[in-house]
Amino acid sequence: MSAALPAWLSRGLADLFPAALALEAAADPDQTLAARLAEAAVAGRPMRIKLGIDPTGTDIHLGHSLLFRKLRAFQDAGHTAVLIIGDFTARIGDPTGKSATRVQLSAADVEANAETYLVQLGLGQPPERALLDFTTPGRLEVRRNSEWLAGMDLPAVIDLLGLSTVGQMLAKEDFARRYGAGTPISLHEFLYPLLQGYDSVAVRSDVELGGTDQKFNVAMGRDLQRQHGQRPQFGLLLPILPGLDGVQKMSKSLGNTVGLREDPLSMYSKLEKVPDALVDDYLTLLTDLELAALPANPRERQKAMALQVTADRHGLEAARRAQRDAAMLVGGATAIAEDVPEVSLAAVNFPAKAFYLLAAVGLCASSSEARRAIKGGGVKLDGAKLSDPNQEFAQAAALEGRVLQLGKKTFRRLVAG
RNA sequence: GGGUCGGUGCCCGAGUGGUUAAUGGGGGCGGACUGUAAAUCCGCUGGCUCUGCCUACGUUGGUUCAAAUCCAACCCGGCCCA
Repeated sequence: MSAALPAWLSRGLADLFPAALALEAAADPDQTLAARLAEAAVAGRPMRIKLGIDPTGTDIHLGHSLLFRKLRAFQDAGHTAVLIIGDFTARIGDPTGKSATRVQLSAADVEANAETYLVQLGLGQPPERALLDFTTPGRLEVRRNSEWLAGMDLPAVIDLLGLSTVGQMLAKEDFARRYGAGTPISLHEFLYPLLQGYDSVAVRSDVELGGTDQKFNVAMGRDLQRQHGQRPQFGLLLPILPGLDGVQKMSKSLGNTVGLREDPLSMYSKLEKVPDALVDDYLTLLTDLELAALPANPRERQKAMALQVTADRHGLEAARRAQRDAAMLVGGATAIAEDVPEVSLAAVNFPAKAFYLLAAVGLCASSSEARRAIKGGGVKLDGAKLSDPNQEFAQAAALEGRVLQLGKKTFRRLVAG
C-alpha cells in the first residue's frame, strides 16, 4: 500500500502529524494517514474528521473557509465531517493569539452565532452554494461541546488537569510569549486546550483539522484520546490565511477580511487587490484551480483568483458581472454598473448635509470621519467629487439612484426607503 | 497577605499643575503615482447634522482660579517575598 496522500487531501497542507518518515513505518495505520485511509477503505468505514469552531462572532470569512473546504473534500471522499460547535469553549475563549481575555458571551449570544454560522456553511441553502454537504446521509454530524462539557463535575475537571503540566502549557508558543512578556495569563485559559482535546475523545475523531495555531490543542487531543484508550487522531493543519493587508492573519478585528456573506462586487473588489505575494496562497487554499495553468502575469493571476473565489460563493455569472462592474466603476461609469450594493435612505433625516449622509448611510463609522473623508477628497457622488462637507441635500429624491463612493473601492447606490 | 513598579487615545509610548483633544512611532483612512498592487511622497486619524458644543489620560472623591499631572481611598496588572 502506498504512503502517498491523494491530491485533494495534500493540497495546501501546512503540517500533518504523526508523519512517519521511516519507510518501515509507512504502512502503520497509527503512524501514517495514508495507511489509515487505506485501512478505512478496506473496512468500508468512513473516517471521522473533526473540526471545531467557536461561535464568537457572526461572520465566517475566507480565513475560516479554507478549513471548511478541506472538511468538504473529506465529505466528498465519503468520510464523516464532525463539526463541533464550541458553544461551551467559546465562553472561555481560545487564548490563541489574543493577549487580552475575551469578553464573556452569554449562552444566548453563542447559540445565535452558531445558527448564523450554520446558515453560512450551507444549512438550508441550495446544495450548489453550500460550503459543506448538509444533505448526503452520514456525511455530517453537528455537535455542541456543551453536550459533554457542561455537565462535567469537579472531580472530572481535576482528572483532566492532572493529565497536563505547567511545563507543557508554557511550551505552547502563545503562553510562552505572554509569560515572557509579563502579560497576564488566567488559569482558566489552561483549561481551553484540555477541553478542546477532550472534544476529540467525546467524538472519537480519527483526524482533527485546524489552523497551524491549533497544533498544541490538536496534539492535546491525541494525548487525551490515548489516555482514554482510543486510537489517537491525526492532526491535519492548514496555514493561517493572511488577510488582505498581506501581513497579519485574516481576522475580523483587524478589518482585513472577506466575509462569506459579502456581495459579489465587494468580494471581487477586495480580492483583486490582495498583494501579489498572496495570490498563489489564496489560489491554493481557496480554489481548486491548477496553478500551472493560470496566466503568469501577476495582474491576470490576481483577477483569475478573485473571479474564482467570488464564483464559488455567488456563481460564475454573478462573479463575471462583479468583475465587469468593478472595472467600470473605477473608470467612473457609476450609472451603468448594476451590481453596486444598495443602501436605503430611510434612516436619513432630510435636509441632510453631505457628511451626515455618509455616516447615516453607513459608509463612514462616524460623522466626524465622514467630514474628514470629504475634506480629504475621497468622496464622490456619481463620479463627481464632493468638496464641501456641509453641502446640503434637501430631500431623498435628489439622491435616489445615485452612487456614493468612498475611496477607490467602496460604492453604495442610494435607494428610497 | 507584605514589598515594589505600573495602568494615557485602535496599539506602543511621551507628557509630571496652565496655548492639552494631549509629542512621537505603528496601524488605519484618504490623495498622488501605479497594475484598483508593491515601493515612494503628501494629508487626516475622540464624538456630535460641527463656525460651536460635549466627552476623554484605571475608578471615585478631594486640593486648586486651573489637574493626565498634587492628595486619599478603591479596582486591576507585572515582578520579588510568603
